[in-house]
Amino acid sequence: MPENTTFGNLQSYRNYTQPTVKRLFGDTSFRKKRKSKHQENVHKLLEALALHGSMTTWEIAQLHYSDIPAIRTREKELRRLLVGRKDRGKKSLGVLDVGLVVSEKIKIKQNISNYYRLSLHGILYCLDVLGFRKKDVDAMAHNYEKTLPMVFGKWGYLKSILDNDVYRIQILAEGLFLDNIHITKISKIPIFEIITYLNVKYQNYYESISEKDLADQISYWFYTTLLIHSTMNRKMEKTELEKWKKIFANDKKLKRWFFGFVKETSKFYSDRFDYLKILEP
DNA sequence: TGACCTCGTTTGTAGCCCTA
DNA sequence: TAGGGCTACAAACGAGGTCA
Repeated sequence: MPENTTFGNLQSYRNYTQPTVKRLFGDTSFRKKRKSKHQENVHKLLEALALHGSMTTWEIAQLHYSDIPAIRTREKELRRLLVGRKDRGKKSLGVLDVGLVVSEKIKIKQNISNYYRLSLHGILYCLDVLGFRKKDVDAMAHNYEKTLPMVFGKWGYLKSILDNDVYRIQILAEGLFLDNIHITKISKIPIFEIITYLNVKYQNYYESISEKDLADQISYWFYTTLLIHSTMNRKMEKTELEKWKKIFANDKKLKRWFFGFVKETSKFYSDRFDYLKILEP
């Protein structure tokens, strides 16, 4: 488990983390438009963690340098990007401080090393901003399948059914449909209701949420928003829905997990309306 | 052969100075 | 003023040398 790192639910990411990190580290990849050298360095660090998974600062430095003095210099730069810096009484935030990266102490032989990896907020930021190609998203999904088990843990399976539509997660990572679900077309599929309940279910975890709960929230959001596509294109509706149904038909565990949430959502609304019925004079 | 010492490596913390 | 370059320092550990 990550230590000394707290991050909030999806609303917290949308309302606080996302605008904060975009202000600090940029809202487009440094390859498209570089805001500063600092932005480039942060993006390269996040990219390394996305494409290679959990690593020590020494290992990250070794990705680009082979001689010890260069590795040593690079490693110190990386640590400063991670933990921020205090200078003349002022503290500059590092990517650990804003919750994009988490650290874990792992004992290798006799040595206890700090291993760094992306947090779920970090994964969303990378998908949103770094302009990953499909193969980069695939690599990140492979490295973070334990962090986001219901989506990245089933990446190959999802690709076999959805094909390129799995990469819609990059558009979702912008925060789409999270707080502007009203823009979706009202259809017979209760997408609006499900996403509204998703916000209600995790509303008490704005300040702090466990990684597992956040992974669930993101995953419910992902599978629900897959339905939006089918409501937007009448011609494609049937095909899109068939694909969506197939995902759950072939994976019993996934079906139990997602439709358990759907039942919970349904109960939430029916309980509330039952209460209203009691009040009827 | 075992105890002890030295040195290098890896990881980590902190601060000063310079520059864009 | 934020960020980059550089340095000093420390802890833990392994490898190798020295000595009784």
